[in-house]
Parts: sequence; structure tokens; C-alpha cells
Amino acid sequence: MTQSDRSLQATEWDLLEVLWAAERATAREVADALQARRGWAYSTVKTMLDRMVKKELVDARRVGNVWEYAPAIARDDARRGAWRSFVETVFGGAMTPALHFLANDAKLTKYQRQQLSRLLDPEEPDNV
Amino acid sequence: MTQSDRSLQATEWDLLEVLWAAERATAREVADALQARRGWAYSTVKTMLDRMVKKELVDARRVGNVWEYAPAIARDDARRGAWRSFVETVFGGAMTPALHFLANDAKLTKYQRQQLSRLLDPEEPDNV
DNA sequence: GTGGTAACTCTACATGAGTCGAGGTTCTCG
DNA sequence: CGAGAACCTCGACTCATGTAGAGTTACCAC
Repeated sequence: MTQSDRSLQATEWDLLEVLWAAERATAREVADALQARRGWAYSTVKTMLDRMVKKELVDARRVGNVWEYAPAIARDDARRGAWRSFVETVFGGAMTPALHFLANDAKLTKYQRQQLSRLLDPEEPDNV
Repeated sequence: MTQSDRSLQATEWDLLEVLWAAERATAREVADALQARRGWAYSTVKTMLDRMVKKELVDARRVGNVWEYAPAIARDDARRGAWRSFVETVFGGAMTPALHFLANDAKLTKYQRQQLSRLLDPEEPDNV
């Protein structure tokens, strides 16, 4: 249950990025951060934060007369979820074709391929 | 321009899958295919198809008194676009962290890692 | 205690996705 | 030709997302 199914919206990622970076932040802080790079008004950010609280994507707590928000989900979990849902919608959930695509058709540069390859086969193949 | 920016919706993938598989199909055929696996009514499918025509995701042509639809974009292009937008929203567009994630945190099975590794390093490294 | 300022709440509206039902048009075949 | 079936068009409704202004409250400095 909770929120783990529905994958995040692009804007939700934006908000969460700020929170992951800050650990926690007041609505105003988040708003300022996003005001800079997205031009959103305070109330826009506040609304989004509150809606995300309802979805259990962020936690809110009142500190004095100010609201403080913190991410309710871990970035890695969010990323895994996004990857899962990517494979799900784009490849009908089939991992093999997805990997095949990445290796052959994703238009990675030579360097990126090497990089990925190296990451997959580390010199010291131990710690699982 | 055209549609290449906005990434496809999950339902749009469903519709397109049918069209990619069939090369082209009448509204009714698409509707039947999706009726089976999704329970959508004919008019639902028709509406979606027509909206997708407007977005230039599919082509439509009248054959006799029936509409025929065909994909307007290639599946591989759609997949590349989806991958691009995945990296964009989930990793802020940074490919390196994205690859790092895939190699380390995506919870691939050992077999899948091997598979990917093999795909990246083919025996015959020639035809670019 | 009063004004100013920062923060908050509430309500609202537009757009897009998702979802049809009702009713009109066109074949088709007896 | 007439009845049914098959197909299509239109309008419509709900919910989520994106976006924010206006008005209200809380707090601080004087």
C-alpha cells in the first residue's frame, strides 16, 4: 500500500531533490530553491508539498509556526521504483529486452558503454 | 518539433503496442485488442486514438467508411525517448550516475548483470 | 498596542488524461 | 426497400496536475 505503486511525477522529483539535498527544509526554503530554478510561487510549492504529504511522499511537521518538510521516501527507493516502472511501461515488464535495448539501442557513447561495462565487472568481485 | 519532447503516457504505450504489432489496424481492431486486456470501451479507445493523432503519435486514414490507424513513431525512437526522459527526471539528465545506478543499485539479478555485461562486450567488436 | 512582515490557509481555475453513453450514419442482406 | 448490425461522432464528466492570488494569522520591533 502507501505510495509505492504510482511512480513520481517530474515535478515531484524536483521537490524531492531539494528535500533529499537538505534533509529537511521549511516550505519557504523549498520554495526559494525552486523559485530560482523553476519560477514557482510560494503557494504553488506549498500546495505541491501538501499534496505530497497526503501521498506520503514527504513528511511534514510544525516547528513553531513554520512547517518543515522532509522526504518520506529514500532516493534510491524512488529510483528503483522509477526504473521498475520504466521497464514496466516501455518493455512490458520484460527485463531482458530492456537490458538488450540499453546495450544496443540506447545510443550510449563508446565511453558510456565502457563505463557501464566496467561497473558491471569490477576488478574485485566480492562484496555482494 | 512535433511530439518528440513529451514522453508517452502509459496508456499511450498500450495503444502503440497494438499498432506496432499490427502495423496498422482499424479502430475496432485496436479496441478489441484492448477490450480484452484492459476492458476499455470502443469509444474510449477511439477517443485516445484521435487524441494521439493530434499529437502526431499515430496516423489515421479513412479506408472506405472505416478509420485505420498506424503508428507515427518508431518503437525504438519511443524507447530511446523514454530512456532519455527517465535519465532526465530521475538523474537530472546525468548519464553517469544513471549507469552507476543500473550497475549497482538497480537490483538486477546476477544473471541479468552477466547478460548485460555480455551484451556490452560482444565477441566481434566491429560494425558500429 | 500598532504597524509591518513573513508565513500560512483557502479557494479557484485551466488543462490533460481517462472514461464513456447516446445518438447519427452507413452498410448489408433478405 | 427496410431492419439490424457495425461503425462513427460528439459532448460530457471526473480526477489529477500545475499554478497561484487574496485574505488571514503570528510575531517582532518600537
